[in-house]
Amino acid sequence: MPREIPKAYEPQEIEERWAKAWFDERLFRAENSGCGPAFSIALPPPNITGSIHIGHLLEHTQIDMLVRWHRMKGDRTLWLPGMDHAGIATQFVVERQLAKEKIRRQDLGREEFERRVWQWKEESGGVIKDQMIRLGASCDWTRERFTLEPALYRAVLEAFLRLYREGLIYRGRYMVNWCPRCQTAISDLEVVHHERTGEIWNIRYPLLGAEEHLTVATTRPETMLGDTAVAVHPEDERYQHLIGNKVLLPLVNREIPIIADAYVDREFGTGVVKITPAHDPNDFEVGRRHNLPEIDVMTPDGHMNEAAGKYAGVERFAARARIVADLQELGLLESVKDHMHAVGVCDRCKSIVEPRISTQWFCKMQPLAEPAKEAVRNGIIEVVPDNQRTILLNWLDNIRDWCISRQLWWGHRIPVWHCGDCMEMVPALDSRIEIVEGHARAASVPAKCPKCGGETLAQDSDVLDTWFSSGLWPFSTLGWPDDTEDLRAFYPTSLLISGYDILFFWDARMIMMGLHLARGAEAKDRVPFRRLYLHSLVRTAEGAKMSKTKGTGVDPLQLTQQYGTDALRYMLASMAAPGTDIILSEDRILGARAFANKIWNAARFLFVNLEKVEAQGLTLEELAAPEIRAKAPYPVPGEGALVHRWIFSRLAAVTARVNDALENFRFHEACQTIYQFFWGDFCDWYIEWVKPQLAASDREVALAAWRNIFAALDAALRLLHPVMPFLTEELWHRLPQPAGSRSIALDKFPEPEPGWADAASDEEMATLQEIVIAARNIRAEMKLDPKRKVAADFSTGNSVLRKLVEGNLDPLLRLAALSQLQMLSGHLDPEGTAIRSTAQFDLRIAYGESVDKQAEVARLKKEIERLSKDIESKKNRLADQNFTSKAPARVVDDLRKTLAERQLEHKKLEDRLAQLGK
RNA sequence: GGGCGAUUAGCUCAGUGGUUAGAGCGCUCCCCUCACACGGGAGAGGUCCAAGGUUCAAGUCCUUGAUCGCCCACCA
Repeated sequence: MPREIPKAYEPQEIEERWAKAWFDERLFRAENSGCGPAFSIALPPPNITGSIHIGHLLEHTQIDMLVRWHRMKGDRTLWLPGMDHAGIATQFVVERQLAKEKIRRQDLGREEFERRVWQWKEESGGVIKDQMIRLGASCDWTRERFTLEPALYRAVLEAFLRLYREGLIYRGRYMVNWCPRCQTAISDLEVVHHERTGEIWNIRYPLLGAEEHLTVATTRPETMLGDTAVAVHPEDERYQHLIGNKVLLPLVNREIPIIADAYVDREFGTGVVKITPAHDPNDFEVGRRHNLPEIDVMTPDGHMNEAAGKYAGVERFAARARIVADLQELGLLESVKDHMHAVGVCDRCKSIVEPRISTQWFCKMQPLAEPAKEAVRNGIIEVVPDNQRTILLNWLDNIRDWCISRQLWWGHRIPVWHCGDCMEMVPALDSRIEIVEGHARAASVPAKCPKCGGETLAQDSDVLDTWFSSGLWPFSTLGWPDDTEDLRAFYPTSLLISGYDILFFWDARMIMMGLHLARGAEAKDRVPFRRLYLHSLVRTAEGAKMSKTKGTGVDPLQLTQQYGTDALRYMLASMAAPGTDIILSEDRILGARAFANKIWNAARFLFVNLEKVEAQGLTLEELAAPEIRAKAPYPVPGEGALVHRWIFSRLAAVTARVNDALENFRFHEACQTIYQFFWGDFCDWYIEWVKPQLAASDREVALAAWRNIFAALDAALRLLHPVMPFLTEELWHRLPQPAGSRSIALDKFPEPEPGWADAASDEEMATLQEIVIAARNIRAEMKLDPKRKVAADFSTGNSVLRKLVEGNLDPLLRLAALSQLQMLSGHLDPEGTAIRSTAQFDLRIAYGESVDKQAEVARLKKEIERLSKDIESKKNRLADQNFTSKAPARVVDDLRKTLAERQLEHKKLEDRLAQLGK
């Protein structure tokens, strides 16, 4: 047992050592068989491109707290980790790398490029895993998964093929969000809208066969080259007569019809809208309704194409400027105005998204959303905080089909083949996979076209949206579609903890996919998780999300180096009140570090002093062996028993409260409760109170006191372990533990023992604490020399209280730095003294003549005024018939009792003021 | 345009209708007392954003408004 204990807690070496040991020993491996309840949770898989940021740490701290708590409560606990292949993000990283060598992915070809990405993944992907290990995440790394590994590709195939056969996945030519930078379609969710001040141009479209013109407004003049109509409202009297006529599209000189459609808002602008079916989602709908041609005027990379005539090859925004200039020259530009509107940008690369018609794969959402809504509405999935439930239901209500295809090379390739002869689509025959070069691909490839018998089948070149495979995560990681032990043991998972920023991206889709695809007769067996907790986001002082690219990110590993992981974890957890975002504060981290140090030093105190009693023949084993600790509290002979009953009573209350807090995701409350117990109750009062007992020459006293304090420390460490795993692990190992026990993480979480709660001890200690504080207050206010002990007088009419004080005289004198406490009864003369009173007692300390009375008089006056006001309001309330008749009797009684006490205190103060004034 | 959240001590935040609204940090005063100065002790500091309402009772529930923030949204 190492007894050389550093004075300050030094987390670095300790944390690294335990992190490595936990991982190497596979300490958190979950058992999928056995008895007892299971608790399972899937890690929201971080991107392989990512490195850990403070948001991850917040998320992982909260998950880890609950996971460790459940494990310690004896549940068969699984925290399943893994990584997401992150299609676009990863492809980018590798493309950027290739760009340094002046290579484009097209130069390499698809297969070689994929090979390069895998290579990158092996070399630099997943640093987050090492970081998570270092930060103490108690995952079962033996079950680690990756969304692009063979087993999960098989799950993707199975899911896709089932949805395809059911008609829930379809392919078609529709308007999608196109990112010209990423050169792929993206889903609605991946478009972020930014309010910007742009311009709105009013452009004249000459009427065919007349000298008049119609004026249309647009924020995107470059798209006019693709106009195939202008539209007015069918009931707009101004334009009724023109419906069916034509205008001449400027610059292009194409004749396009004037159509009527109710989509047009008569109030906006001139009430005439240009219709560009290939470049605007609304216009697309209008175009389909009216069978208008769809003229795409742009290339996939955001330049104008041949259809744009003389503008072909010009970048889209350069083309805008030129078109505006040309219109001006032609006298067709009526006006330009500033205009606030929302611009959609690509979530990934921030390029302005181009609405574009293209052939893509879609997932029909409505049929999937209905059961999801049911499950959420009926509480089969409990959503916390509750307001997120409403947000989720709202989104499901307005759900639109999901574009699931991406024009990328890194991802799950769509398992459908196209017949080169008749263009028939032929899906893979089943979800079997084969491994080629270590990676999976569909094994059951159709050999020929079932329709025309053609044999030139080519696989669809698109891959699936990353979120498609993430949506299967809770069950694909457990072995689905096979009926595995893990699935039976751990599905549905108990809980999902995710940030609310991916509620739609991920959580909602998992719910829909789980309900539709997982095995089970009832919805409650198919949901991916039973509870969903949406955690806060860490924000900068300005409220923005932490972002590395904006330089507002904070590196958790650096903070860890600086303050220790436990401190960081504690800080985050203590700020994680549900429903409110977190703004990092240096102060809070420092406070957390101080707390870690405090815990360290409390333990250090015990071990340092232990050496002294060991000299007297007591051993650590007989003071702190597990079977000894189990029988605490031990009765201390003589008068020192109270504080021991009290600390265990506190422990019982604190344990119950921590359990309740963790059950309800109230991490901050759990932290605060433990903090106050450890620092306030255990260190400030308990340790200070029992110091003499620990050093007592009476062997029985010392033995009982030591046994109790070790038992209390051990319980406190176990309480603390979920939030501060490293520190508690280190200290736990310095106490004797059962042979073969490996970690505090596998020890039991404290349970409130029925014998521990002791209301009488709580009250008695509270009173004694009041007396000590009263004495200290006098000493400080009267500026008595802190080193000099002074005599004091104590007066009470309460014989029970008197006995209590007499029975605990030693600690009272010591903690209040008194030389003696004389017991009196009745009124105390305040002359030359300071007195503190409660309704129960008066405490008097004489002070030297040097101190003036002014301060004391002022203090009394202030106190009297405060009490007067309070008494007044209480009297009024008690005089109110309404109150006394309607309020619960308990409330009224309590108020009466308090009022009586206040009046007594008030009277004492008044008397004293009167005498001082003499 | 819809929705959500916030507004409480100098700062960062708790507060689950019921005594005198709490914590950490900061501040003031005192103390390097043999676990800890990342410490100990004692204090000061708040018309709980505003106005109405419900209730015996409101920081807490309701309505309206203000300010800040976030999310969603296909009005040119």
